[in-house]
Amino acid sequence: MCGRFALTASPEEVRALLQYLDQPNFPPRYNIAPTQPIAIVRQDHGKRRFALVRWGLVPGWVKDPASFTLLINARSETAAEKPSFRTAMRHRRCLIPASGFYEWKRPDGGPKQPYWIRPKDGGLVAFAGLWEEWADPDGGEIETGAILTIEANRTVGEIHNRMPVVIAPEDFDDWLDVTNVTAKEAAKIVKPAPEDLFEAIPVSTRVNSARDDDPGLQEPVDVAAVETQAPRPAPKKAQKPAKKGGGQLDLF
DNA sequence: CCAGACGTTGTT
DNA sequence: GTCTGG
DNA sequence: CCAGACGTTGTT
DNA sequence: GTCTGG
Repeated sequence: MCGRFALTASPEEVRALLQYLDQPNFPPRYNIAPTQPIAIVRQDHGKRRFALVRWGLVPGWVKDPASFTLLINARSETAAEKPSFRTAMRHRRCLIPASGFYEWKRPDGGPKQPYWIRPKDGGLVAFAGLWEEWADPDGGEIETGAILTIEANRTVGEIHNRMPVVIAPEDFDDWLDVTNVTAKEAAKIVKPAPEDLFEAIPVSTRVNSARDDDPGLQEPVDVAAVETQAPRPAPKKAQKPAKKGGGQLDLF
């Protein structure tokens, strides 16, 4: 799935791909984490516009966002029917520019290994996204968003079973056209990414910390040693203390 | 009728 | 274990 | 997604 | 808001 990504392309490169009216400036970001602002592109009055929203979609009907699960992803297979997503699937689709994303591989018994997954040609892509507007009782408004996911293709499947939905440039217009294109029609645009689009590069576990944000996070590390190692012995299951007998506190 | 859920991932 | 913060 | 907290009173 | 469960 996609719980961390990057947007390191220049504002000019992003605008060249997505063709919005605005000319925003923004810094490269190597480690975008949930709850942080993400760049989205949506169609407004027939024009493409750039915006920043909080990553973690909050449906409009939520009363207390604090006690609502953070929806950073939406399964593309079911989003059109889910109460949390279906209105957005019809009326609030967007594109989310990305230079790539991170996935963590979890070998049996081994340590989690992060991978930086980016287009082989070094360009950027547009993820399929949904956005929402949430009105707080004090009259404030918060815009939020989520990334659609799909079963991983063969390449990414080596690392993880889900991946973000990538929208091809020829489909940008239809994906964004919420006036004329229904959720059902939009769903047809969602496809697995071509096998040769991405490459996966093992990177430092520094990326684990959302506070780290620098180019070094995308530098290859040598993970061969780790991968060829025999899996560690499975951690011993701690003996379950017999809770039932006696009920005495066993302090010594 | 009202109350309560509404989600994804991964892991077991 | 579970929740919050980034 | 992962990391880090998870608590109170009073004092500086 | 809308659907499901009781």
